[in-house]
Amino acid sequence: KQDMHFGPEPGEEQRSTDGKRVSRDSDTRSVSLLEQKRKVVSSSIDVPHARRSEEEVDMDKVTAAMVLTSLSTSPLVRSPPVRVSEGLSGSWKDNGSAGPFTPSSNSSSGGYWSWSAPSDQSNPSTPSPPLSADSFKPFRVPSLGGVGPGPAGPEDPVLDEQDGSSLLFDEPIPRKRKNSMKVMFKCLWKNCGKVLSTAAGIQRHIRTIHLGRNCDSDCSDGEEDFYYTEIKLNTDSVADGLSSLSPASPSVLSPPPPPPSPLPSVSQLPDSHKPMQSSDIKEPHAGGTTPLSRSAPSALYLIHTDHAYQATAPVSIPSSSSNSASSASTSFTPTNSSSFSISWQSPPVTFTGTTVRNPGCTPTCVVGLHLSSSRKVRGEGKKCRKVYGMENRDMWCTACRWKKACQRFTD
DNA sequence: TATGCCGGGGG
DNA sequence: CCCCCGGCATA
Repeated sequence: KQDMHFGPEPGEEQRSTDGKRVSRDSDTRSVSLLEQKRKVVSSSIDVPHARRSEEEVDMDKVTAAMVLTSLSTSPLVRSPPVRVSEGLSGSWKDNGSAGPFTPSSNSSSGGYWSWSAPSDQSNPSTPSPPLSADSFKPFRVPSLGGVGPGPAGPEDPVLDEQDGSSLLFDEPIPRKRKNSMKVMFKCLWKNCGKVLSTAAGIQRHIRTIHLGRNCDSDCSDGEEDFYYTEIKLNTDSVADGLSSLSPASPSVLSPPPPPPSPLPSVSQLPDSHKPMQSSDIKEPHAGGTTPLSRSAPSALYLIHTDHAYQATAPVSIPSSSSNSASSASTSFTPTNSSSFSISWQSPPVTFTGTTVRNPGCTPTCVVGLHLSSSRKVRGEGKKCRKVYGMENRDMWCTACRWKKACQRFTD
């Protein structure tokens, strides 16, 4: 490609650029040298590429909506449905008696839920077994494997997620993608999950709705700041988030054959039906049922939920969902399921699944640690190579030239 | 297949 | 340290 230059060709300006100062040493290889030299050049060059920051500023509402949707849920991401509810609504505390692990409050803050970059892909059904007291030893039993049908079927052991480790891994990866990243602001007010795309917006929301101040924008004493948080997410992830939500999916199935009746669940006592034995962790095993679960419908489901959520803060969820949720949490008594509201709505949008991934670990051990992904998952945005192309290799940032992580277009 | 980049190697 | 590349993981 770029080899020609010098020859008889009169024209061939292109290379002239190099010529600019580097030299006249005629020989071919000079090219290579050139490359190295012109780090200078690179600096000047990249300018045009101003950060893509701006573009994100305005997004059309549609997207925004999408985002919202996912967001509202996101906080929950990390935690099993159960405690989430607690976090948001705080409502069901009283029932707590039943639940062994009520204490989980901490996570509730919602601060966590760090989502990690790699669009998880790993599929929502994270590995971790239900932390419930009655550990799952029973399941995994072959008997169930094949069985799909029974009431048990829908159970999804899946979602849970170990809480203990929850905050272990935050951003193992230094640089994150930033490509289609969108920053949103989420109201942290109890029972309110409002998410807006602008800080001003959220502040106003808080000021007026929660703090009850009518003065508009100006007289902010800054108090609002404490009630909202900034969250980032990239639109892409949202998309896949929807498509592959985990917890939701099981629920999808459940409605039809709801073993535990939807609403009436209250009457039902835990004892009535055995603890969900079915919890077969993730599908890898024979697990007949689950595989189906994840599929398009889930997305719809999610959205639906979300709307409900948005409509009013404390919406109660269609029990069906709650079922699944409760089941997931195992020890959790089905009874109260009805009681807690919104909370769980959404599944982990993105957060590294870890699970399968680490080599050393067997599925079981997965629970505890989230190793950062093996490698780095690969940055999302375009890097020097893509941007400038091979032919302009000299324009790449040094890191790219050395085949190291790009420094110019970090993500 | 193309791309991103880690790990390692040579100077 | 600078410069590269083999090779893997991923898209």
